[in-house]
Amino acid sequence: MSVLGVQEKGTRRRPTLSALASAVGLSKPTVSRALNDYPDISDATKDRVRQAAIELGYIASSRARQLTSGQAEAVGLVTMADNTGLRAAYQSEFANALALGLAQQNFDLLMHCVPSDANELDAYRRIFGEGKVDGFVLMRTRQNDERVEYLLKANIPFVTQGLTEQPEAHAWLDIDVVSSFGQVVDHLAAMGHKHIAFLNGSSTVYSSCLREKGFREGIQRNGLNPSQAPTFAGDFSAASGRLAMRNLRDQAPNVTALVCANDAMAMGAVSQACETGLRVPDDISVTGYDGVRLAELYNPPITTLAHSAADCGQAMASMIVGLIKGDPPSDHQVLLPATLMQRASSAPVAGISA
Amino acid sequence: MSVLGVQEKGTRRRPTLSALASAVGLSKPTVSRALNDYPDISDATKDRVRQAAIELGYIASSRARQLTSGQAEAVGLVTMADNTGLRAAYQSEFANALALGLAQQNFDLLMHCVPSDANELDAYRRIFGEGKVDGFVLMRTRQNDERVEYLLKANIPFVTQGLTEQPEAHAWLDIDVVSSFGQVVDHLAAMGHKHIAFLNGSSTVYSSCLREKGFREGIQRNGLNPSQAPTFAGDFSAASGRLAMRNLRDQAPNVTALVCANDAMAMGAVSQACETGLRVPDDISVTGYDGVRLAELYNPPITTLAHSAADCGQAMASMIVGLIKGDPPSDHQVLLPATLMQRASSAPVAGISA
DNA sequence: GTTGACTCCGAAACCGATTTCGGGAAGGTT
DNA sequence: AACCTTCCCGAAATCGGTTTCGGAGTCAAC
Repeated sequence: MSVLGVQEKGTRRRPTLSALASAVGLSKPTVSRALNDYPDISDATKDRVRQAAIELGYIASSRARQLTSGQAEAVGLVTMADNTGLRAAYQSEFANALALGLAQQNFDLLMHCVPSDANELDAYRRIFGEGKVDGFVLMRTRQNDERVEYLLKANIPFVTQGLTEQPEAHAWLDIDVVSSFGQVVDHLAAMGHKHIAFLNGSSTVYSSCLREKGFREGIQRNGLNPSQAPTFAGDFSAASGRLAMRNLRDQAPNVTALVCANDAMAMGAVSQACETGLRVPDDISVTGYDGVRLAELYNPPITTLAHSAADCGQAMASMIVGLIKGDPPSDHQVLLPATLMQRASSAPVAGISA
Repeated sequence: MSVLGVQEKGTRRRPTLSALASAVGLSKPTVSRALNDYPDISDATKDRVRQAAIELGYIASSRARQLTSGQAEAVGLVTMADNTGLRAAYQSEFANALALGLAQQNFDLLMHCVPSDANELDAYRRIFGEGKVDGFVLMRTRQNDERVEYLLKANIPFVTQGLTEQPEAHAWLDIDVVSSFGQVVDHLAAMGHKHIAFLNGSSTVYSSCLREKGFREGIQRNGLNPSQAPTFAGDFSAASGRLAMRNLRDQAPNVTALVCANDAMAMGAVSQACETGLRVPDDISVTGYDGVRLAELYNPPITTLAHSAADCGQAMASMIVGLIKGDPPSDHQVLLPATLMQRASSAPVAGISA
């Protein structure tokens, strides 16, 4: 019941292929092939069809195409509902870059959010089963990641952001955590720090052991005393950073620098220090990891290791598309370096001039 | 060429409806109706079909269903590639909540990212034209928003986050900015501040004038002298917060409190103040707006007005789905309150005890 | 025994594209 | 004139579901 050109919602049917075909006086298959630039269609016809398509505002239905092609031309990203704070910032930059990279290859990004720990695997199963995506991108891989196991078993293409325990079996992209944390120790040692503590993240996250490894290597390489380099356990939250800073003062008062496994903990540690009258970096240097933009805004700005979420997302976009098109996973295993962003939260130990 | 059960990628065809039909010895339509719980199928048959579906692991292809139904069961979110920092944090919390709310109604969230200012409208046109989504969610509405104009003209369902100049014409959800900024002034005035400055965001963002309105109303309501309440212009970035703080010292040195239009500028202002030896809140109070989690982590934690991105996303999910199902836009126009989060960045003026 | 109502299910068309296959027309060969 | 190519294009099948329509039963009623 449109009245005078007023269309009701959804009524606005875009022209279909048949409509376009009859408009130019050709058959459906011919028009389809003309638009897809098949060689067995004359150039004159192609031009005519393309022209008409533009005039009529014809846009092919992706649903119909996908039905015959069997490809969804989409990639899934399943997130957890409890993603907030810094983690969210990283995820967003990453998702944006991923979406951008996918768009450049005519793929879509399907975001799906599951409530806290509600059956995650079901989501993967259903989304792929319904044919909505051709593959997945996994953020924050865990130890013994059941998602990885499932996707491998089901033979569904996927790329993880972060290594797992079976790195040869699937595609992944990771930051070189080991060398990164070594770098931080180098940086601090060069500024005269002898007593450096390490605040690690959750041990359930696979990369935690790699961070510690890098830290230990740095301590060794710089000839520092490992027994003077205590490790504290955190959980990646700012709160655990605060807690660690308190414990640090009690248990290892001579420490002059704290290496944190991520930026959130570094922020927590810094604010705790300031509240208790400790000056950063004058009394203690603190470093982070992740390179979240906010580390730069912090007060004081935090020395950190940056890896660009944007580069990461872009790279993973082409990786997953490659996999979907049939590349073997071994073609898509990438280790990226992180770069040290030296800022005001780290400085030479008191009494030493840089 | 599968060898010994090893399936190549994509070869793993899930059972189709016909397969399920022949497995139970019924026809395709019957099975379809049984699964969709039509009344003209006997209960015995329904049970039999459902059982078989589970055993075979049958999952209906959404593409095929959507082809006949004409609905995409998806909502689009188009973002800009330059979304970083705090903006990204908010976007991510929001997108997550949106995806969660949509999932609960069996809708998907399609994320699309366009490179900086590349033709945004084209993206909307194409995505909807291809039938990939049934509607859109718009973040950060602008003044004279061309997206709004286009979507209205094309009669495509959409919800904006933030008011526009034609609020009666479409669905929107916004935070009550006017009363929010009034609240902040109340808060500061109650602590004895007489000279309060305002740092506004970009004037291209529609809500900027509303923020100023709220601020002015607060100044009036509390009997303060408007000429002692200067407004500075920023652009929502932390850098512009720093700049404003510098100008403030020069141009209005007797100001004891700065109300910022968002958290990022508040952070910039605070860090600038600290670097120049000014103490927050002892020498000057600073407040933000948005309630980004990071404001809480900041050093010092920043007093701000919080509106939950999660609630916002959830609400908008049901709004857009309602629109798609045919509700009139006037049914979905929601103004949410923000709540003042009082933190360490604001305190009574020096010499006054709260 | 025929009619009618009611229950349950199947044949066929359909959504909007792509792909397979084959055929008509034009032009060149003997 | 008959035959073979080559160049374009169309008929029909297909993807995997949903929907329309009608038909085969069963059973009660007249």
